[in-house]
Amino acid sequence: MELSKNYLPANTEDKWYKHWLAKNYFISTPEGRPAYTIVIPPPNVTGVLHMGHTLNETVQDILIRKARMSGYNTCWVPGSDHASIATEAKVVGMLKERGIEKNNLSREEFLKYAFEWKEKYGNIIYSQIAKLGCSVDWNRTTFTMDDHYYKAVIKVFVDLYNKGLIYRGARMINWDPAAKTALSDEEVEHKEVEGKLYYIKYEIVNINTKEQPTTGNPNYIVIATQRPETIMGDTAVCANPNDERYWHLKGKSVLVPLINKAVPVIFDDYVDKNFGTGILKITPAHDINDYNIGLKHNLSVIDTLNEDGTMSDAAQIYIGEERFAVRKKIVEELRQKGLLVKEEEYTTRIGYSQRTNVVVEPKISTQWFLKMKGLAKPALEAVTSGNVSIHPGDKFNATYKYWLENVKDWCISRQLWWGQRIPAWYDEEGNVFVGETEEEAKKIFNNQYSTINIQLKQDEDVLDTWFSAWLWPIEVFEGITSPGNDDISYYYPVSVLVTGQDIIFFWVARMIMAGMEYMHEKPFSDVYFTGMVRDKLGRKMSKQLGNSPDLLELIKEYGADAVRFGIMIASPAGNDLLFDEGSLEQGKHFNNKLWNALKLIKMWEEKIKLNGQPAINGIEKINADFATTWFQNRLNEVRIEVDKLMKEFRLSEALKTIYSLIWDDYCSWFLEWIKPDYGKVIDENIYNSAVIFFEDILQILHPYMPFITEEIYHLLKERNDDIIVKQFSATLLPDEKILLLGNKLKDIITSVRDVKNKNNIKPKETIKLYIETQEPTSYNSLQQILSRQVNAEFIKFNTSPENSAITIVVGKEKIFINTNTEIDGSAQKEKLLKDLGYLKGFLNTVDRKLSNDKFVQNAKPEVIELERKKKSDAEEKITMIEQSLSTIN
RNA sequence: GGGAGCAUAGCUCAGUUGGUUUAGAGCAUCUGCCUUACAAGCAGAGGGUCCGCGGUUCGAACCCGUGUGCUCCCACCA
Repeated sequence: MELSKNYLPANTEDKWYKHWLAKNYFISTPEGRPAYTIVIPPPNVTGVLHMGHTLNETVQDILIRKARMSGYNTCWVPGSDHASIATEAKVVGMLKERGIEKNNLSREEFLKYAFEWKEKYGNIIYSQIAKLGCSVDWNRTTFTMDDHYYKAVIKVFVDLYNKGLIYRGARMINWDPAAKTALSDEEVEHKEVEGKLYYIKYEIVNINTKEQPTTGNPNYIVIATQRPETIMGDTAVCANPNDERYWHLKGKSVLVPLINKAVPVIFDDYVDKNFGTGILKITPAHDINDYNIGLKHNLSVIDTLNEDGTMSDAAQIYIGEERFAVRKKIVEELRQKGLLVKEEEYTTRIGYSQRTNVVVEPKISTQWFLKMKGLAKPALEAVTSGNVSIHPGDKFNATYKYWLENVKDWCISRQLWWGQRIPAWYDEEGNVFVGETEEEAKKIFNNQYSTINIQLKQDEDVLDTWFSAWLWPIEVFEGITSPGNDDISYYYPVSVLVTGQDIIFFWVARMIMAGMEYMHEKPFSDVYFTGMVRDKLGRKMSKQLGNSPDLLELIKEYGADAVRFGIMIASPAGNDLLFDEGSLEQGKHFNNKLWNALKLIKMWEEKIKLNGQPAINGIEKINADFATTWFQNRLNEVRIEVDKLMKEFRLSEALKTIYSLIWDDYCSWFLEWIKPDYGKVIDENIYNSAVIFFEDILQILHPYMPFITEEIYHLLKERNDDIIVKQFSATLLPDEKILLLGNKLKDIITSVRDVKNKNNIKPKETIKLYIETQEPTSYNSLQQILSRQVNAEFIKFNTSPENSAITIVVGKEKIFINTNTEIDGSAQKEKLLKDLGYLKGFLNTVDRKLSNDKFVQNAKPEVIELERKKKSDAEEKITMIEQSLSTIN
């Protein structure tokens, strides 16, 4: 078999993904084994997967594959989210490009376009998930507007309504003038911006001109505002009742500039005497505080904005013009009329719509709300009790707790078409009837009014996307629409939720609420928050910066395994990930390393076959027992380590450990130790263990790099099984003595090579080794490997070298190296002096401790013992080095 | 304004109840090698005031206090 020079992922990846699908490895049905279940955070059907998704899906696939290989019945449910506001905005934009206005379409026509969009982008997303190698159960693919899912959302709405938790009413909500819909508080992102505070004159009316000179008060007041375009909505001005400066205005009115409307001066404790001018304009329609003061003082509400953020008829001036353009014009007009006293720079926080990125308007609007207090309580307990554990908990437990303790009612209605339509029907008088269907609503109406055949009109609005997403871990198994079915009983609660920390409130907290409310059980046991993916300069990824790479392009260039490797190796648990293509490059190199190891093994195999069996002359019989024993133990050690790390969700560290096992321990040490001389044939037993170890390391690596591991697993041997389902055997404890011996061997090899390197002795050039040791027998199993690795003619123990030799000290072993070339002792001397300096300093710190009476009295006996050993070891080494130095001129 | 987290090598990070830690890894850097698996490589090496200050302790990267600097979340002061 001819293997290509380098590993070529393109052909391999599709081949194995198809194979896995054909073998139904991803498909799960309830059975006897324990389940390990993950529900994918459904990506929005708005576009393609970005790097954040890539990280998330990779993490989930690693966990799923590891569980699949560890005896679990694994089920990973894929799907997508209809993302009502985001998708509707995209579809509206797409239609506009085609010259179609949403307003000119019927609801049904629009939905047809939206479903076409969903079909297109949903499939792109699914194909990307497959390309990445994700082992999801495609039979379970769920979309949040699938028929059953739609019904589940409606059912839950009706249920919560009947429980009195959902109500409809006029409240101050966040209005998105671009999407022309209400938003929840969570959908508003506050950003700090440089704004201006405008000081505006309001003329006082009913002022007695004679009064003026005596009081010394001017005939106007000055009010500071950031939003001069809202003055037309003013219905009062307000000062603090304790503020003497404004007492003379009790019972008076002032004129709103430009429209000259008289509004009363009122007094309320809310006003801070020390801020601005101490007097505040009250615009109940456009500010939550003003609204509350308005309620208290019975003020009217004048909404001066249209739905799209232009001035309404009620504004009287600049009607139909855009709010921020009007701000400029009003400031200009005020200035010209001498009503603008001053402008001040002012930093403030402005709310932006998370989806459309426009400034959100506080607006009084009739919407549907969900009462949250009662739902929050069990959700909070689930986390504080440890029933659900969040990783990393130190970062997010407090945030979670704070939000739930201070949660406000959730505005769940959206003025959109793309989503689950609110199951509420109205009669001509506006009475509302809530039922899962129109028939049901009519029945309720009939029961109430005993009138038949009345025409009811359904609410035009749809529900917030998150009102469907919060049911995800339940309804993907149809736990709402078909309670108690086999799937939901078997898979719920799912094992772990892997998601971004940015949706802790939007989604995670609400899923826990829904789980507690509808299943009386947590939806998942663990929540693992991944960090945000940023570019290597730490900036957020965005289209504008052009730093958001295309996943398919990356896979094309590096292969899916390398992408997975690159993103995981750079992804410290709980921290943001600084994405750098360099780490993908590293992944590609790693692929190649594995590939080359395979080539070496195959070369050995070929020679064994050519020479036939059993062993004949020319077969290299190396004493490599130690190599196999050592690697077996090292493997055991790593297995335990990796299991522990993965259990703690420290996936990046686990990968680093595996990487080092493969590159350093297997390739650099083990394979070199057993490698026969050029032209010689490897011993078959040794070869066989090399193959078995290769299988073992592939298996450990498989969750991270599924394609190449499957490929090499099959190239290694003809076989019928697949690595994807190869079960991990029980881990064995490593023998510490063997590991220590291995370290000693590696240390000596490295040190001797260093000597050769520093003295310009070519690796091929032979040397003679004399080792002074207290344990010569420990070298029995190491000797042959050692001499081959450093190219020694011979090794003698506890014998003096023939002539002047280079001396090094490794651990407690003193090694003399005889070479054929003339050597310069100065480099060696330098090294020894450096070591000596270190050791003396070290000894000094140990001595200080041991000569401290308090230490000896207070420290634990084993610690003191340890320090004594440190001391004697250091002294021993110092003596050896000093001896060596005395022989160097 | 309230809360959380972080600060260790040029970069990204480990350092698990304070004691083989005068501190480790990967990447980057430097030196020498085109050695028959691998130059996408091999063999080596260098590199740190553990953010500053104070305290607790026989002993601190680790615990406490304080200062500084980042990051994030929440909040209605015009």
